[in-house]
Amino acid sequence: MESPLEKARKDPESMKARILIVARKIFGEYGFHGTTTRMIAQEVGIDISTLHYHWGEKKDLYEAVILDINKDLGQSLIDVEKIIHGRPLAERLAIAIDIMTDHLFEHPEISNLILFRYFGKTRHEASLDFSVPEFTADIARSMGLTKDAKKVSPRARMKVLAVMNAIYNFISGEEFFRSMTHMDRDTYIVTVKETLKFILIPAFVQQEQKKELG
Amino acid sequence: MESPLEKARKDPESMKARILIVARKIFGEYGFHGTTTRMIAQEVGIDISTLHYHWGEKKDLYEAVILDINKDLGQSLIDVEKIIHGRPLAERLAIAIDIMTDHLFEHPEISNLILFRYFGKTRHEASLDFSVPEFTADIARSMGLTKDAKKVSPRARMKVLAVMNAIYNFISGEEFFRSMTHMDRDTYIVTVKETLKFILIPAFVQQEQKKELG
DNA sequence: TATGGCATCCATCAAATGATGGAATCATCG
DNA sequence: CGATGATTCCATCATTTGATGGATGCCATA
Repeated sequence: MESPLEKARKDPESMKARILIVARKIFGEYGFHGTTTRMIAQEVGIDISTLHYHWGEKKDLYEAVILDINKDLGQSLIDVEKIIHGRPLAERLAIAIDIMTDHLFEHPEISNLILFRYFGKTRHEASLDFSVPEFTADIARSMGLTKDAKKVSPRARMKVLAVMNAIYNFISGEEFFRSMTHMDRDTYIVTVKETLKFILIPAFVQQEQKKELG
Repeated sequence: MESPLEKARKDPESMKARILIVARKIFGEYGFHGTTTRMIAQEVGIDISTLHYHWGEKKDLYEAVILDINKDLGQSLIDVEKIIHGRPLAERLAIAIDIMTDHLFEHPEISNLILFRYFGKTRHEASLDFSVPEFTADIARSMGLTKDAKKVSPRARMKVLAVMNAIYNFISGEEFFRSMTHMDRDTYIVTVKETLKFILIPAFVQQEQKKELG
């Protein structure tokens, strides 16, 4: 059984997929209410009726976008996990930050849409939802913050959230922060990675050292 | 010369001030495009024409809100600075986190609107703007990240941004993160402070130790 | 009490926006 | 080719939304 979303992802040339890709971008920039179906249609180069023909209501398209980036994000985390597996903590963190940062800088809509979901309300009830809970649990396990992968403590989850959010912020805030610090794009990316490592690594390394000693 | 905003802040009972206060809240929840003037008017209990009478266009009201929270935030930072002045770094950070977190939990619109500004575009050009640059410079100085208050390095600014953002995220993401971790409000607030200190303090303390040794 | 200005509301408008019906077009396959 | 179904566009609707004009009410002061 193949969902319409999966179908769209298979053939990125199909109209349905093209609309989805553009919708990700525009929804990511302007949020749900800030985006109009006409904006998306125009960017794709089609009529709005074609858009509705393929995706139904605006809300349905939005939900599809959320599912899509969810899948992207989940896959990225799996990829990262494979690479960092078995290495020492500080190294794991550094590599994870590098890879995730690069990936998100290439697809800033992911980060934008996640933040929009966290912080902003939509006028209609958000028919869930994000797989964030599972993701945080997986990451917590990967970071050695929990013994039992099924029972991740709230504290461990919060630490993971702090890490993920720190990354999202620098991606989504690029325009604002860059103009503030007068950096070109490449310098900004380098500095983001550096700053993230500076902030994030010591806390967890220190925690692990304490555990080993005590 | 008194600006209309200052006038409104002086008498919080005035209609103009009441509208501003509600506008802060609603814009903070739904963002610019997600908010309608009718939503604000209804919450105040007045007609939309009254709202337009006092504040003009929707965009003007929004700008007033931005200026207002900017002032709030600036004042909070000044208050914090007074209290933490002269103490050792780890303590300064811990106290600043406690105070700012408490303050923002009481006024989550501040945090929400700042994040909206960072991440979301509005369909019209944003006629600046936030005093973030000055704030970050002040904080950088307060944290001992720079010698010359006038020339704050991009790296120092980025570190400050990471700190501020970490706080904002947990405030604005409360609903999402709490439901994820199944915490009641008080537990959440306590855990936020704990997590923030866990993440943020070691990096800066370690940096300072290195400076002293080297 | 009369007057003038300020504040509020009601009615209404124009534009933007989500959405749809139906005609036109295109592709596939017998 | 011709029929069938899928796709796309044009014209149009109904609703929402930002905004305003003008009537009404309120209040201080002469």
